[in-house]
Amino acid sequence: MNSAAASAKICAVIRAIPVGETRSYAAVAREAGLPGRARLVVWVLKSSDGLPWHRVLRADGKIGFPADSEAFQQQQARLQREGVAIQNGRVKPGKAISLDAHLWA
DNA sequence: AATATGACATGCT
DNA sequence: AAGCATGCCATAT
Repeated sequence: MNSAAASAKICAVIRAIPVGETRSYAAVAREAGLPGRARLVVWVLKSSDGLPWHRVLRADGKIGFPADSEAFQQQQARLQREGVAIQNGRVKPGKAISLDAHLWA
């Protein structure tokens, strides 16, 4: 799988994340059919724009940016605005990546 | 071509 | 729970 197609897939998956939901980088990669390419997801988020990048968090529910970063606060604000409860830079435990958990249940 | 870097993940200590 | 080590993949130097 070349990176171009992978990027397109990942892009699509990210765009498909419903409002109020969050996904881990690995979950996105997996949904795109690219298991283990979490870092590629990161690359896509950085390079491509117009995506709901704020809905993508780390596997532990924490935001990927440093806590003092502006992007961090942006993301946090956006998520809260969309109905996602963030505490201390991370979504509430057990609610993180909800759809993913539901998917594997 | 080789090494370093990054919005990561997982396992072990 | 927190930190360290290893695996991963694409880019930049």
